[in-house]
Amino acid sequence: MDTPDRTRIVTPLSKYEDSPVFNYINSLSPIKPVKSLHIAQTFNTLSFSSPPSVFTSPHVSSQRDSRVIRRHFFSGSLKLETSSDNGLRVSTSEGVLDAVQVSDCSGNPLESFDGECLIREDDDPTNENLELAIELPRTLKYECGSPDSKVGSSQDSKTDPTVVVSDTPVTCDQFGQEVSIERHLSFQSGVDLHQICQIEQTKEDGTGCDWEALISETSDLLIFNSSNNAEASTIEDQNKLDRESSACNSLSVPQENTDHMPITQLHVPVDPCGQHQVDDYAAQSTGVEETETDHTPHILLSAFQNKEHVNFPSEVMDDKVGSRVPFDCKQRGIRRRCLVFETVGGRKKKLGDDSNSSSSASSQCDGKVSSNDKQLDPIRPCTSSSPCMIPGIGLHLNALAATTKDPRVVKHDTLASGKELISMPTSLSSLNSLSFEQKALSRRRLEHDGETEACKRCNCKKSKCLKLYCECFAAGVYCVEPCSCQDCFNKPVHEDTVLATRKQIESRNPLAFAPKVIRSSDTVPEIGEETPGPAMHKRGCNCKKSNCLKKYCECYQGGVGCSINCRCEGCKNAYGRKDGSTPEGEETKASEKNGLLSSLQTKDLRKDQDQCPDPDLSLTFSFQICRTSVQHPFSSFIKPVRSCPPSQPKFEKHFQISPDDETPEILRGNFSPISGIKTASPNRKRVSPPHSEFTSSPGRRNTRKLVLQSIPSFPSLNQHETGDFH
DNA sequence: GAGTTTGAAACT
DNA sequence: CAGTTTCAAACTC
Repeated sequence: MDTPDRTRIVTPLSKYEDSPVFNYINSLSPIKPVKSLHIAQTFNTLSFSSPPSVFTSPHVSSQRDSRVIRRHFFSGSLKLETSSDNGLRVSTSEGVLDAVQVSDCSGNPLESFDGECLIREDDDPTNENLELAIELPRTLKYECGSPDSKVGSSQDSKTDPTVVVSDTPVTCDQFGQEVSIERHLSFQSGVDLHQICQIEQTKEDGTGCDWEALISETSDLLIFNSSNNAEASTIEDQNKLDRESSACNSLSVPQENTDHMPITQLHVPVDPCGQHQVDDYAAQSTGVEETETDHTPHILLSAFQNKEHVNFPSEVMDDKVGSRVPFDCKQRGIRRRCLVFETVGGRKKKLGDDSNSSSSASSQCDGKVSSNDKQLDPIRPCTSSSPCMIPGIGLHLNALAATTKDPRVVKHDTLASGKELISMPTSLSSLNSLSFEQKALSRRRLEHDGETEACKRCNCKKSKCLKLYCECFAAGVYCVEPCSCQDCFNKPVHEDTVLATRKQIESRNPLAFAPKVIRSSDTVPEIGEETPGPAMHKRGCNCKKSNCLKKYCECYQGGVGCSINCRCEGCKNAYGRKDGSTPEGEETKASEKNGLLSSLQTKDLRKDQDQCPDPDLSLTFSFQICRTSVQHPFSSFIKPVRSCPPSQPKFEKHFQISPDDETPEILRGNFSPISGIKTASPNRKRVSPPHSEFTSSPGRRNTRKLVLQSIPSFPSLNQHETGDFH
């Protein structure tokens, strides 16, 4: 996609240079023209680079690259680990693609390009080339689909060989993870590949290092890389990198410094290119653009090191201790991971505590913590980010949907990354695709969702995990080990089936995979908090016997009060009755039904106004939303211990808000900003609202959406965000 | 862990 | 759209 543009640009340029006018100008100018700046990186096209735009942020592009890398990496890791399912999931919130690749990608795609063997492990002789060819298009699709990609230029990938280099150092050949990384590099450019090869050689030559530690770390780092493009971009744009690093250090580092420092040091020495290595880390962890890293290696280095420390510790702890995981920095990383995919999905599925989710979640939810395997598992928020998404995709689902997945944001992710996990590139609806891919990839935003999703697993026996009965499928994530399903088709191996089924379901209900709980503000209750902010179940519940006091009730399960949309009987929803806390509310329900939309709108407005008297509701909403997305991650950041609270909204996997047929007007039209903002991969990655669907409504204001999107999704200080917003 | 309850999803 | 069936999670024992 970008490629064509590029060629166009270049060509005209040459023409102009040759033109008499140009020559004349040159003669007049003391400055001598330099030709062919664009020269060589043939792979750039592959790398998705787009003509550099004034506004493009290098970060974004880098992220894209990272995404690609991740996929490969995952695939490689998966092969090694043999738990293809888990690995796939982990890798892709964005997408099924990843999963597929995993199964297929044992080979060396790089070879096809360069003729050089970047990949050491040749165990898989299978059609690597073919896969590679397939993958490229897919990746392109994802990128196109992901909002993130739009935001940033893809050029970075080309420009930064350094990034590539940096990645390689981190990886360890022994486990095959390296291979995947290298693959990523290969995509970037031939030059990069060469560098990589050199690096690998140096590695081989030398250095003994704690490979196990490195490997485990690497997996996380890679995952980390998968972070959302959007987040990364935002971070860089705001120069939050430093902040993050500092925050991470302050929070988690102290505890684990001693342990981790050595590890980090190991990496540095091993890598022939110290700087690059650092850059890579930074890029991976933060999604910082390559260009940035190049220019500011020192800064990034410091910041990055800090991050590394954080990450490593957590993982180390996981491996050694088992369950203990520092959530903060790691969580972030997880989150990003989801986001990246999302745009994955993949999400997958949710990240906030992603960090924890991957490690801690697995430990807590699954009860088992296998260090390496689990880490790779991230696709799912739980195991990593489960339905953290993804979803987005990462979500295969995400990919399809296509929303989020994001790329695997999810889709996971789903999501297409950005996907979500799911690398599923194509989503049925743009919305879905984004959410899923990102989600999948992302999807798994986890601030809120992350936790629950992280715990997600199914026990399907007859649905083959291809119906919404299946929580995993519904969440846009592949089933993983913890699942007890039978005849499960919700696996990367059956990507086609999953996607087809998803499409079918979406054809019936385009929002079938959208979050069921819509939140209009950031008042989402913290864990343990009983009163969630303005939020409602998209469709409402239909409880008859549970009084909406049990998790049978989707409203209750989602941590929201029942609304007018509910048809429940004897509602005693602890989060607030639909009528507004008056038992008689039900009576009004019928009457209100006719004016449901107006009522809802009024209701929401009231709520929001209470919180934010701002006359410009839409604006207020957006702001709140932004805060929500940001704050929660941050809060989770602060909270060391994560659990899978029942109160956690089970549904906010991919998007917080997804306008739906059933969705009240509030969420639509005038409130478009909210939807736009809230639309996010399960991982919390901000996903650009499904334009196709959202834009369809006349009342929508795209402008505001854009503004909101510009707000950094990455957790940051409220003040800071506020300032940005205003 | 098996069985029951429950309500969403799917089907008609 | 309403009624019924299917399904799997939630719950109970």
